[in-house]
Parts: sequence; structure tokens; C-alpha cells
Amino acid sequence: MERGQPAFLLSQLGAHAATKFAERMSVLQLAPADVGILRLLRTAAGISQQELSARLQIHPSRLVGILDNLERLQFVERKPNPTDRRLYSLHLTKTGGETLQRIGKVAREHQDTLLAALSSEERSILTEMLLKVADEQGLTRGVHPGYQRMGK
Amino acid sequence: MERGQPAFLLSQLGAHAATKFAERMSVLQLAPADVGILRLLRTAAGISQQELSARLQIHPSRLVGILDNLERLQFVERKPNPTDRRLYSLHLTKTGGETLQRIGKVAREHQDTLLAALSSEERSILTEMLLKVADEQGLTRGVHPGYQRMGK
DNA sequence: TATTGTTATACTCTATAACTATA
DNA sequence: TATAGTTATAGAGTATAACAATA
Repeated sequence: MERGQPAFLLSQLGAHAATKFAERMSVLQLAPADVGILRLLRTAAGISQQELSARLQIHPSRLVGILDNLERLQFVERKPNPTDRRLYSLHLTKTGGETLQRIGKVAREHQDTLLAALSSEERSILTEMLLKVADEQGLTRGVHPGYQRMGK
Repeated sequence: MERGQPAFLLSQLGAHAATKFAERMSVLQLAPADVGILRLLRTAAGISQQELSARLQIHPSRLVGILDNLERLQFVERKPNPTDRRLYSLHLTKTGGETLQRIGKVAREHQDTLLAALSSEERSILTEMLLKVADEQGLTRGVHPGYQRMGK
């Protein structure tokens, strides 16, 4: 009965997918939020911590530690902002870019495993439907609610 | 680009759905795990805390507090097990059964709102696909991974 | 000796608010 | 006076392991 409830299934499968994704990313020493940050910096190079915080809904004080770690791993660099010395200008490093390639590869494997039950055509239909729902619900591309929490 | 990645969408939408569900249930003073327990006890009356713990993947020590609360709300009753005095026999109360009715109503509203973008036919197709994926991934009916955490 | 339910403790993670420096 | 980033502190939630009662 509740077996056939799409809302529950969506929630259940989403949590499952998030866990599996986190497990795969942990091999790269990354949490899901780290991945979200690296992905965002690919197209939004130079933003400040405040802006990053606002875009991904990650609390500023939490961001400090996350960026400390990403800088230690040499995936991200805090450069000074020439016009306002209060702000940092966040950038992906060369290593960070290479890591993004690796992330993409692992993410594709994750997706293939997760959706193994579906044909290519079915995956397209599924994607289309999920996009429709996500848009109607006002969700923002690339902003995962789980970024507000740790990744296992 | 990652906009069209079904794995990410699934995870993102699943988290969104879980949050919205938790918000609605909080009106009834219930967390998602509470709801899972009430639903399970409907068809598995008399089980012990150990068995409940195993079935929903909720840690036994955590279950103590959850059941204390459900008993305080008079939704669940711990009855003694006549054949083994170490075990409790967990049962839904009359009030608990009525609460399940209310939960069902709110859950349906939640689902309708969540899937407002989809037609009735589309929802059927979506449900079918999600069931296929959930089965292939080995997920168990009614067992939400999020039961292991609190619900906001 | 093993198991159920319970409790106390330690640990992890997070937000709050105070702080420094810049504007 | 306000804002960006940082840090210290306190709070919430969890699992670990020890405990009493019972088998």
C-alpha cells in the first residue's frame, strides 16, 4: 500500500542515493557539500564566502572549516579581493579541476549503478519528470538541501 | 548539465520531500521515525523493541526515548510479554490508530502538493519506475534510511 | 552465559554570538 | 555604523558501552 506511494519512494530512494553518493565521494576524501562547492566554483570563480554561503545554503561559520579543508587538500584557493580586503576571492586550483574530472567519473558510475533497473529511454522519461517536479517545487539547480548537513 | 542528472535530481528531490513531510508531521507532534513506527505497528502488533529496531534500522538505545514519547502521547503501549518477561509487546492504542488516519490524510496532501506538476498518468509511470529502481537496489518497503536520524 | 531494555557517557556536528579587520 | 571572515561556546542528537532483570 504505502509501497506504491511515490512521495515516500522518492524520499526513500533519494536518501539511499545520497548515502551511496557520499560513500563513493568519501574515497576522494570529499563530503557531498565539498563536491557542491567544487562544482559551483567551476562556473562561479572569484565569489566570496558570503556569496558561496548564500548560493548553497551553507552556514558561513561552517564554510570556514570546509574551505580550510579544501585548501589543505589544495583543491581551492582563497585569493585576496583587490577591491575589498574584507572579502576572499575563491578559486578552483588546477588540482581542484582535475578532482572535478574524477568526481564526474565517479558520479556517473554512481548513477549507472543506481539506475541499473531502468533502460536508457526510461531514464530520460524519469529525468524529464523529476525536472518538472523540481521546477514546480522551486528547487534550484545544483543546490542540494543535504549540503546543510555532513556527509556520513 | 548536472541539471539533467537523474541521480542528483532524485537525491535533491528526495531530501526536499523528506523536509516537507517532516514539517507537516511536526504539526502532529511527530517525527518521520515516529510515523514509520506507527505504520509498522499497524501490521506488526506485538513485536518487541529489538525486532522493531531491526526492522526499521533504528538503534535500540534511541528507540527507548522515541517509544517513551509515543507512550506519553498515548499512541503506543508497552505491554508485558507473557512468555518472556524481558520483552515488551508493542501495540498501537486506539488513539494511535486514529492518529494513523490523520497521518494518512496529511501524507496524501503532502504527496499531492509535491507532485502537483505531474498528471495522474505521469504519477503512475513515475511510481512504477521508482518501484523498479527501489527493488533492484534492495530497498525494503516502509524502511526509510532517514529513520536513523531526527526529523528537523 | 546470553539477551532485552535502559541509562550514562563521550563524541560529533551545528548554530549563536562575540571578535577582528576592513569598509 | 555595517560587513566579511573567524573563533569560542553551547546545544542538540547519536552511538558506545556498562547495567539490571530475566532467560
